[in-house]
Amino acid sequence: MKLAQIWIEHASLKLNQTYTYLCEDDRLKRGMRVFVNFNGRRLVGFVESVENVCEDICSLSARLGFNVKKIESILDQESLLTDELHELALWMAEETISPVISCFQAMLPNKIKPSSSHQKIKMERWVRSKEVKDVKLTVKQKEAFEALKTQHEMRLQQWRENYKSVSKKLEEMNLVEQFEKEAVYHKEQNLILKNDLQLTSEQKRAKLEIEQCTQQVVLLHGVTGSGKTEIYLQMAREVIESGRQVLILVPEISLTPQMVKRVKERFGSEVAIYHSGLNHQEKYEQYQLIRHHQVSVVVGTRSAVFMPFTDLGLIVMDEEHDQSYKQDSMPQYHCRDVCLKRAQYHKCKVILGSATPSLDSYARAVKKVYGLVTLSERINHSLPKVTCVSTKEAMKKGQSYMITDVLKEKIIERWSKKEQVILLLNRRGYSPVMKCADCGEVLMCPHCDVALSYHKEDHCLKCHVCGTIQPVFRHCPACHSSHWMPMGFGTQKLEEEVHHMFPGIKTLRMDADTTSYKNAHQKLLDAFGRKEADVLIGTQMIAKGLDFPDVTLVGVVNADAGLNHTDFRSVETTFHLIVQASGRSGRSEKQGEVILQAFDPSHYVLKTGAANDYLSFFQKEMEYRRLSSNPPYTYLISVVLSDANQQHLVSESQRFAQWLRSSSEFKVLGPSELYRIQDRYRMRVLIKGKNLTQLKDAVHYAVALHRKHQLRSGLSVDVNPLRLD
DNA sequence: AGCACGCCGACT
DNA sequence: GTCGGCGTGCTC
Repeated sequence: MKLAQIWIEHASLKLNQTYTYLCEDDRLKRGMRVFVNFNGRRLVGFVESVENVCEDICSLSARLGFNVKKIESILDQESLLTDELHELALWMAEETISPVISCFQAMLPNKIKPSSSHQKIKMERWVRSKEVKDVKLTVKQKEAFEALKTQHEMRLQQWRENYKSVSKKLEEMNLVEQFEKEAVYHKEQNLILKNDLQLTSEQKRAKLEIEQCTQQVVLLHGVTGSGKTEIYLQMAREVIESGRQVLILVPEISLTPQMVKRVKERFGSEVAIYHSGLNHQEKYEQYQLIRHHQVSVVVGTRSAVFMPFTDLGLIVMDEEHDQSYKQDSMPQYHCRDVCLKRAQYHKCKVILGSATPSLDSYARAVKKVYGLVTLSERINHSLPKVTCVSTKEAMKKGQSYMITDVLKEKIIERWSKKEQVILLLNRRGYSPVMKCADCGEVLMCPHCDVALSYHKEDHCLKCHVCGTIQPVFRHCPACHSSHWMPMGFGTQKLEEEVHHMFPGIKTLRMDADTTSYKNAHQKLLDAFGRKEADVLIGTQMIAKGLDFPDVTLVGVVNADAGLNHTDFRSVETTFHLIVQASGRSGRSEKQGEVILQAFDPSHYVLKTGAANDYLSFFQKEMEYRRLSSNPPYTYLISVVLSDANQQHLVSESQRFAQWLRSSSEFKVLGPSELYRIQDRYRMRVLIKGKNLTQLKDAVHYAVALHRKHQLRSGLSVDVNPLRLD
């Protein structure tokens, strides 16, 4: 008999422990999924450990003090994870203060994750020849049999088709046997491989510096277009040739198709692509390819960091500042932290690349925790010319509040030259609020404390938090006034304004509303690339890695819209957005231009952003962070409690905060009220301190008490939160 | 998390 | 009198 410790599929901090089950099957191993009966329900569990016992079920139950149940069945033939990955999951749960099972679920592709919602693995019928001694066969039969023998195995369908006349007969004669095998659908592409490019002297210097760097982690700070990718590729080549594996991480594959293309052109069938756009079957196949060493390079998004590498030689994290590297749901891990952990295990280098590094990373580089390598020259072209325009001044002069006269003239100029324009506005929908001009009534989501956005296209009101859709009223629901109108503007209204201002102009709009279907990103970008539109209007998703040679003007319509006082990182995010968006302009030999429209252009983020002056921005912003003792000078942990009952929530949040206040080594802020989401009230307790381990210990302790006292509120912990909203 | 058990209000 | 609301407790 085996006694096993099992993690239950329910991802809740309240059930974050192993449960003990018995198993009669000797094949049970750590890392397998099992079916167990848990509180009268059939659930999937994940095996943490197995030990031998010789007691019977009754004496065991008596000794342990609870009724031990038997495992119903085992789902897997072999352990799903390597020891490294299993330990990584436990480490991640501890680091992010999240349920262990949620870490296993995050690591494994959907097809094999420990959850009842996991999908079935697709199987196919195959045939192979049996060992036989001299049987008499006709010529045709012999031919078919020999063919199968030399190929070892064949798809049943193919076998029957190719040897229509004899295949059935041979099967009847018991010379071939059928078996099942996992279906493989991935299509081999015939690519023309390209050779490495000649590095410029600056690139060569940078590559050498990375190689000779004593630190394990190197921050590669290179302006857009300075050729970071070529350095990654050539370093990857050397690693592959030495027989080791390479992981290249990108923020979002659909937005950076160039990177995938270049890696594929360089390494061909050695490459696996792993990202959220793949369906479950495709993901599973890529996972298996890596697991069985059939590829040596993986290009992927955040979750690719969990691929089952056995001998990793290099990790590249491109655009390391990008916020999508942090998962915003249950294990709220940062991909960068997982990278560093895996790199330690595999003893390999990590390159963090960006034109606008995160303050956290750059601060570490300054402190020599990371190595720092800088590329300051653009390879083929000069940087675009950036102009700031004050929308406040423009509005005083009676200009359009969306597109100022300066931007308007530049668009006309580029349009007449048949060059392309990108307009960035970080707000989707038609307008963010419906408001009554008479009584001031604003229409709110019935389930969340946020205003509903007006979507003119679908003629409805949408909640951007929970997705609720409501019909539009003609009059103010409070005072029945007819001055009931949309206020502010989003991409839909901007597009309307562009058509109104420039009759006959062709536009494409790219935001969450136009990219919901599969491969929508690619289709929109391809259309723009074929010059089917003069102007591309979009949210921040168009600020990342796009590379269109004919784009010579980028307009950031509302550059300071993201600056709010509630989030200390909003200035940094705005800086990234401005510089990344500017980098889309003038990428070929044509001189590019950027117009930044802002309500207050005197803000330092606009000045340094316009000048593409990272260092000045870094110094200034770090000073503010120091004065407000915010990261990177301190660490933060955010604990959000939620409950449908507000009174309950308030009292439980206060108790929770009190448990944390036991130490004077760190500050406990709150509980403070957050806006309601999906009918649940939320409160946040924030802790801030210099020692992250201490903070984590305190939260672990308070979470344990929350559980012990059986508080009913939901708990969600975010260690090193990137956003506070 | 998800479910059974149990105690009080508004119905046939 | 019962149906069903959701507060409470438990899960190897």
